Amino acid sequence: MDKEKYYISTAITYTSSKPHLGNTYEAVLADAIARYKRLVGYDVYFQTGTDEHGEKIENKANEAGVTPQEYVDNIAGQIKDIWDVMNISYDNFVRTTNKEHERVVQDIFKKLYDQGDIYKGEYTGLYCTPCESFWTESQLVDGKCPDCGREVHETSEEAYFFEMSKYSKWLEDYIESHPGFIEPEARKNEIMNNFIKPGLKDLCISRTSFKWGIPVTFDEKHVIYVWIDALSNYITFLGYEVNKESSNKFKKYWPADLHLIGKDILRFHTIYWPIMLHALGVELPKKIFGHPWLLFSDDKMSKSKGNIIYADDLANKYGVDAVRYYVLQEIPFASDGNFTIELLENSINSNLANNYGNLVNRTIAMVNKYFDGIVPENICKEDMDNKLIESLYNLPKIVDEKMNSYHICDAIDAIFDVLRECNKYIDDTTPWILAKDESKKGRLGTVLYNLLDAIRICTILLSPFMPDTSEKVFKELNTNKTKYEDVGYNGLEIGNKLGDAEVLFERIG
RNA sequence: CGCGGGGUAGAGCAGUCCGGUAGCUCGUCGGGCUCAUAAUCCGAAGGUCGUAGGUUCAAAUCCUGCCCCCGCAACCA
Repeated sequence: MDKEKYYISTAITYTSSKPHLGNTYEAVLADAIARYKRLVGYDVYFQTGTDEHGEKIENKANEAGVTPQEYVDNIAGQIKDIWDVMNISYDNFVRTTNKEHERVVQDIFKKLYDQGDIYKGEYTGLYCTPCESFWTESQLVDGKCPDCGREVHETSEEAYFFEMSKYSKWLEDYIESHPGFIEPEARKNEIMNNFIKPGLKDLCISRTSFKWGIPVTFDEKHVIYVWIDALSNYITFLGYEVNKESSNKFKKYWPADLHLIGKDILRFHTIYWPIMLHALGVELPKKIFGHPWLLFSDDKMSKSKGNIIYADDLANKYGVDAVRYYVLQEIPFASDGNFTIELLENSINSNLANNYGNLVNRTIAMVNKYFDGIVPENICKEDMDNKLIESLYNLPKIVDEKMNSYHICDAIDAIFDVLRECNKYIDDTTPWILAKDESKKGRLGTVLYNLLDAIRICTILLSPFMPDTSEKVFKELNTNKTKYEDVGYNGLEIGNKLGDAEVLFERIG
């Protein structure tokens, strides 16, 4: 009996500079989903990586006095390091400078050319000679070059074009007939109304103005521009082949279940990518989710604004899981989240330290104090336990529903609601009073057992979001019932000796 | 009239589809408790639901006008 497969990808990160917290969010989000799918029993393939070609990199390398390859090796290493620090459980970290990838991209380009989807034409645009850049009308500042402020003039150069226009209608029909292909819905409307319905323009897919790219095999002065190169990563690294049989891995995992991308690059993934695949005769991915952004004090994170925050710096100071938790719970399904140090610290204190950490701590401390750390029997149930037990019973269903629709922060909220309920349950049952009366020992044991088991269940469900913390808690509970199949109430082994009550999250300030 | 999203307590949000006591988290204030990380539990204060009109017994919710913020507009996660 084979497990059902699940293929999730992030966008590949551009290797022009070290990625900030906003970029890292995408990897954390994908990781949370990948871990959840593994937890519930899918055969998951999680691909992420780097996009390493292009003029910007060529220029940066020149400035730094290194070759483009040396430059991207360095940055790709930094990106991988941050992913590793953040506990991103990718199955494959891919780089577009990989030779096999380059070969297959060339094959794809050739095939599309041979079958008439690509033609040679003239790219006409507004060109700034000193900056050697083309600009679109909307990019101009007061009609002048946004970089140097000088006049631009219309010029043209030879380029290859992908004939998107002939696929407009097909794409429109496909998207209309596949609800949920693009999410959130609002983004779908944006793409449809702005781009697809007015009719697609042909896309310029080669350049002659720089060299750092994959050459067009039959016309060497052209390099393949980012679209075909970068987007193809989702299939090339799976072993897709144009001229021969694709790999078993490709056959197994394609089509992707989810392309997770930033909302800014939705256009490329919902227009060019589906059309490319369609032209190649390859099945389309099942879902493309354009996630919101993490704003810094309501502003976009960017170099020029000087408000860049790096995930690894935060992780060093606050802990990996605290940072993972914050970005996951702060960004709702469809609207942007906010990041400030103050919000981060507040969230760590109230949710992680006070609610979750302290709950674990006070519960284990009581078991240590009243039962010498031995997990007691739960033989004296009372009606007041029912509400908590019912919540525990419902929780996995709620989490599953939220996770399946990618409402990660709602899934997390649901778990924290139950943890909050546990804290209330302690006050309602007053174990410290029960402990004073030897005849209430059975009831006391039951109360503590319920709490320990609630913690265990919540911790299983939290493990995709905070894997290290979950491990710590399982160790404190000294339990082997940590799998998804163990998520039911009454799973904790009676008679186990608990570990010491450690502080999971230090309060800040 | 380019397209889309939004404006609800000091902050962040839910509620709007399907009209019926305005809700959650944080913060503030008061109280309880002592197992716990100044924790936790209970309670209170705090809102003309952007604005002007309309429909209705009844509008945050439905309709119309207007104002403001944000995103997209074919190379900024």
